[in-house]
Amino acid sequence: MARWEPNARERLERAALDLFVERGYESTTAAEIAERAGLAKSTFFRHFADKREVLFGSQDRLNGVFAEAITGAPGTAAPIEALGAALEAVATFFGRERHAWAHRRRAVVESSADLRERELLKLAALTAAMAGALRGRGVPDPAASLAAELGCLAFRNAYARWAEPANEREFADLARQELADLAAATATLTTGA
Amino acid sequence: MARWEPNARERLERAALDLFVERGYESTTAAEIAERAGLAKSTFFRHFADKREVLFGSQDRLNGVFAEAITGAPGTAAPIEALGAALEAVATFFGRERHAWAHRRRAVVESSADLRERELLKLAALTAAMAGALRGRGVPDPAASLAAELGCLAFRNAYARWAEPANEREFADLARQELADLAAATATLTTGA
DNA sequence: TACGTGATGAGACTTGGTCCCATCAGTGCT
DNA sequence: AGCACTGATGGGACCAAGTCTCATCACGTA
Repeated sequence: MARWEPNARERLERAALDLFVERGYESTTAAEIAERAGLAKSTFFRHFADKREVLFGSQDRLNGVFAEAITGAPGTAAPIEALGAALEAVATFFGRERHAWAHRRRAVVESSADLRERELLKLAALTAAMAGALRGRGVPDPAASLAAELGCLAFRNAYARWAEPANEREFADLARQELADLAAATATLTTGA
Repeated sequence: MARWEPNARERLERAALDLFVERGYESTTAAEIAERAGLAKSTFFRHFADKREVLFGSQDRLNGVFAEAITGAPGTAAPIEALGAALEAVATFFGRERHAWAHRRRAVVESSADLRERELLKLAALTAAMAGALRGRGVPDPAASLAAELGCLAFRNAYARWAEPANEREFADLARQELADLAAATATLTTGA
């Protein structure tokens, strides 16, 4: 609804990332974030359930996109193909204009055990969403969970590579490759070394 | 080295689980746990990095066992076979005498978002340990990570089924079955539905 | 007996997070 | 204009997690 200075939530997210980069996550106080955003500490916690969440707003939005893309894939598509379609669909989230932001954010997340832990929770939610969508397509359960795990791994790897500062390639490109590599690797799992 | 009343750590773990079952995780204070164990709050945090950790002491000990079993598997064993050996090795942790405890603990973990989040961290550490051990066997990296993910999934599923109150089957048995089911499911991932 | 060591107790302190209540901006209605 | 209503905010009290420091106590040893 946006009154007063609008976009309180976005201002908080920006202030938080800036402060985390400057001073580190642990040495930054929720009150300081709010202050830099021109808000009060109580307002911070009205917008975010806890201090960690301020870095994960976008991650939440991914789940729905993933699930819908999986559900909307052609009925004849194999699980892996549906995952591929979902990775394509989600690539719109990772345009070049967000690359610098993504890299800064990623560096912060890597720097704190609390934040890495929260990221695992988000990825688990993503995996669950993908598994649910696959089951909705009629994929039975050990396969659906396994495929979701594989899709999540492909996403994680592709995102990590995309967010690297020196990276020039597009997300869809990287994701396709990661998924293909993983699919190929499944064949080697039952082969003696 | 255990002076005064010995086994402070174990007393804290027991007191914590009992209180969590009685009053719930969130409504139990670290000071209350310490008090029931006959200790002070500061002593609690000397033994455990935070309130969540008091439930995860045993989980930490698993990683080493898993990694060693993978490393020690016959050199000709395929990744899946090495994982199977590791699941067998770890079965000694899950004797019938720990079944009631495991079930109580599991119910508490499921009841709290904080605890589920911490469990994901522990499982991620387990996955990383398994992947590292597989790489040490010469398994190249997309396959090693994927196999570790698969092994972790098998472990999670097997543990969940083993810890159910009505369960009578042995962990090794359940784990073997989960792993076999997952291995079979890999074949279906590239097949249209 | 005196000393050193390691585990503990006690309590101050910071911060994350909750809650309540007053306040203020904008909307719509009269 | 004047009014009530709604929703976002500010402020501050409050609780619990977690850190830190210092004194203390039990035990082994010289």
